[in-house]
Amino acid sequence: MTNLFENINDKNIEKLKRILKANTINYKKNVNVLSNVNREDFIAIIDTGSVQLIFNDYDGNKTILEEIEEGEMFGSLNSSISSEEITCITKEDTKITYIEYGEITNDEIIRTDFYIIFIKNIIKILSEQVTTKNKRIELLTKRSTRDKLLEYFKMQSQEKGNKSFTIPMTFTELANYLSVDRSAMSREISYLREDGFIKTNGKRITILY
Amino acid sequence: MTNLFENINDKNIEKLKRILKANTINYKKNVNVLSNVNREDFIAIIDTGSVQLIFNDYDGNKTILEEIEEGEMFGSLNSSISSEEITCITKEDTKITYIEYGEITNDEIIRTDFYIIFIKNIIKILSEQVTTKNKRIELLTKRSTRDKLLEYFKMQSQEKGNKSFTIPMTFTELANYLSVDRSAMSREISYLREDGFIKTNGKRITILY
DNA sequence: TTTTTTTTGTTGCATTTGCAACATTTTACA
DNA sequence: TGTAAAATGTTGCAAATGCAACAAAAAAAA
Repeated sequence: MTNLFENINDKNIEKLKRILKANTINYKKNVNVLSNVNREDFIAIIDTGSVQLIFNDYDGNKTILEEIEEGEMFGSLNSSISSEEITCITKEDTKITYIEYGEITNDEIIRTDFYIIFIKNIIKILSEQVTTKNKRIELLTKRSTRDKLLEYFKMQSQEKGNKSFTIPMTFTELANYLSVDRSAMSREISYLREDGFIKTNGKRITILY
Repeated sequence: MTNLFENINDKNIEKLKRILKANTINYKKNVNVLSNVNREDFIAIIDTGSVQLIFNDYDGNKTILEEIEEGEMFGSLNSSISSEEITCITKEDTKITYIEYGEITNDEIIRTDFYIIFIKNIIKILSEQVTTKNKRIELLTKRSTRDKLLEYFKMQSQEKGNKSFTIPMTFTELANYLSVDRSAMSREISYLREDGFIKTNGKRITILY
């Protein structure tokens, strides 16, 4: 995943942050980050730590929309974040830098010689987000839990370049990600094991076909 | 939805296209657009007409990833398009302008005085795409067909600002979009009608609560 | 370390859903 | 306009899934 300041040296990053009037805040674990932020027009960059974007349903359901890790960004560019239904929770102690969206085209910044790189980074990040969403949609459109799991395992396997891999979240979170009942998913994983499709050892999965 | 050339006047659009070495092609209806295009690095703008991006599953399933209408764009910015599994089919006679991605930061273009507007348009379009994907994910994560339908109807109603609205696609396409069996969805719509949640008249739906 | 919280695996049961097959209506097009 | 193709509504049935409730294991916190 691309970092907002990729290919810009430390000195210029400082300059960039200054010109963009960037504002850095530290948060403890499990804190609601956006509670006292104007949601309208901002970009947030995770300097250290990580957060989860959660969609809170009218009937109490929670959907994890996105996990944002160190170096990555989120903000009103994905305009849905301006909705009150979305909360952003730190998964650990986290340091976040905020930039007002309007500033990314301010007069001073567009005259710097690293501006094109900066813009390209933003475009790349957004493109990556679209790709990430498409992957999840591909999974969610599978009609059965079995197909969701097999497709997810295939993706993981391709990503790691190995028939064996460790899933990067808890099974509870995976069930959430695939939007299936956790216990039903657990049952289906057993079936997949019995039917000889996979071998498992905790979070380590091996595809057998 | 934002147009790639929004807020740029016709004369400058022509100039922009020239500097970007834009290439325009006409297609008939139901044509596979990307068959003879290098999928790596391009942006495609629909001048007139519309297309569907379709994901073709290994076991023959087809998922409509996106509908792109007149004025909108798609391309390798949503990197998934470079995959062979994705086809792009014209829904009607369609005129498409192609731009190589690398060109959007070429030396000449960045010196024009409408360049910032152009870049902002690209960022806005990508942001909108992320939002669109998030909406679909929100629907797809609903566990039951009933909840998917109710949420979809709610979205449509909010968008139109009216309890009555006409769904903008066939029921067959809607079933696809929500990733449920068409006949099961048809049955569920009947139940919703019986249970007094909605009233229907062809594609016209009225929410009754 | 000990205690508490979270995750995991299982299973019975009721409900929902996909699938298949069909008649009917609507739309596209030659 | 007439014909072919696509969309729609229905229904029986088997299979898949959500839900609830547990006990056990693992992880986190005190």
